[in-house]
Amino acid sequence: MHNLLIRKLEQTGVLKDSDIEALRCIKFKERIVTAGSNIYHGEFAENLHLIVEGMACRYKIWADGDRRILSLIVPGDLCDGHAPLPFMFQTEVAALTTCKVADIPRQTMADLIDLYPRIARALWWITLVKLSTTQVWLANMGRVADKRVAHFFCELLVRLQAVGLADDGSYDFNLTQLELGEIFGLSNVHVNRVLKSLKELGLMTVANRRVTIPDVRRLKKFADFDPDYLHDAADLGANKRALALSEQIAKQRA
Amino acid sequence: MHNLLIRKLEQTGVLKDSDIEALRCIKFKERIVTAGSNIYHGEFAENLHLIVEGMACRYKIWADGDRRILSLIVPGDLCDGHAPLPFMFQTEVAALTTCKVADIPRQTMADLIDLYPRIARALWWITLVKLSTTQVWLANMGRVADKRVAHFFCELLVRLQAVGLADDGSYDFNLTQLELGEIFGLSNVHVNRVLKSLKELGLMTVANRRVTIPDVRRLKKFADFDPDYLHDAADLGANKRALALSEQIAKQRA
DNA sequence: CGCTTTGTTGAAAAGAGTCAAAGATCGTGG
DNA sequence: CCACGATCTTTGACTCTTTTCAACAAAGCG
Repeated sequence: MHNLLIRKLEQTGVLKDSDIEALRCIKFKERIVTAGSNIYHGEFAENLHLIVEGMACRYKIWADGDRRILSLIVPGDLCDGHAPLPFMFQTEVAALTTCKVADIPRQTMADLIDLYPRIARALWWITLVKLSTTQVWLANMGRVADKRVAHFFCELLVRLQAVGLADDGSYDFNLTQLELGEIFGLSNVHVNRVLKSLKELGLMTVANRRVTIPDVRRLKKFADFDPDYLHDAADLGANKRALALSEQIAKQRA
Repeated sequence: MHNLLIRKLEQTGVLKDSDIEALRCIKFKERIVTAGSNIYHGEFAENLHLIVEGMACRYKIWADGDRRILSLIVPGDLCDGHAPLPFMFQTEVAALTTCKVADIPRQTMADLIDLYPRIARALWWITLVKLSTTQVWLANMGRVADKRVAHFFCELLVRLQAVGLADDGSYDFNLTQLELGEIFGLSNVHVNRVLKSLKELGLMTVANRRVTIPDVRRLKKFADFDPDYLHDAADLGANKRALALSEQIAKQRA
């Protein structure tokens, strides 16, 4: 599982072999977090947290008790890639299903980014991907409910495919409609009706804890989904091309 | 104007004198961007962009033509602090009002962050603040319209106060109700009705291009607004420096 | 001053929430 | 392995929110 962290950072396209060698020396443990409980409490935790199995989320609870889910964290994702900095979010991270979590010593990573600037840059990059994704979630919130829901399931398909947890058009999915409502800002009843409507349109079904998308291209078109904002494994080539381009520009300047 | 960039980075609290000295050597120009036009096009722009005057936004347009505003950029803010990295957002930045923009040479900054890791860290920090803010905007989207609107105007009050562009409970505000609708995901008509309702409740008024909040504490309570997520100059007495900065801006305007 | 943009209001229609009840599914203990 | 209770899903009826369309008023601008 060691490789999950390296894989995550390597995907950014900014690391070189020496960085990866350094990362390979990190020792960390895994533990199980039961569904519904927080993965860490407070800030300046002892560790960074990487999801190995299961699904987690970042969320915020308003004073009136409303919970809003702000991002989904799937296997291979860091919950808190920013942790080497003393930055405090006012949002929390909880397991939505039972999770296997890798605890990566924070101080070790803090030391590493001092010695290996490219590792810091990779973590910064991961922060940028989260920002990019959060922006699209925000943009998605202003849309009609059926497109909003469809867009979410498109994103999840691509992200799970990137870590081998989805096939061409389906994946396991264990969240309740209440939790989906916290993601979309809809009531669970309305989530149910939207899902029914998407099913009737032949776009997708959620049944038996599994999402099935008969015609992915059609759903993506319906949702106006373009995966570029994920900067995902599939995009690794694009990241590298971008990096090459920027280096080229740098040379021309020099 | 030079100081605006330094102040922005200094607020993160991660810089030391040598970093600031290095930043002081950057030369850059200012230009005017008319309301409605993009501040930069495409990626790998020649420059980073810092708003000196006016108000800008990051936005996304869906295929059906719907525009969603994802963040507001006010004087002292960087449009693209990530620019030293070859990271591409799928969102754009436009001036909402006429803006004075400082163009900071990208390559210069890219070179600087290689030599001064703390400057890179400051920019990463700024990215984290944007992520934190975007998360709260996302959380805010799931709420009833009146609280959503109230929360936005609380945030703007605090951010403008930090750069001396708001007094205790009021500030200039030039956006149309249509643009507010693009921020909140509401129709302009409903924005109008929500503002009317907030006025009738005695919570706030928007009139004559100015927002007035008679009892800030009451509005903040109504909106469940807690400014921590803005990481606004909390430490290091940065508020005072920002105030000094704003006085400087005011003088240069006069 | 007239023209364009922005703000305001009303009425009808669509979207989404709430409440309540019945089915389905899951997990657990017997 | 089954029965039971708890949780989750589905559906209907009703209410409230928000959109759309349309018209008119007000404000900004040349």
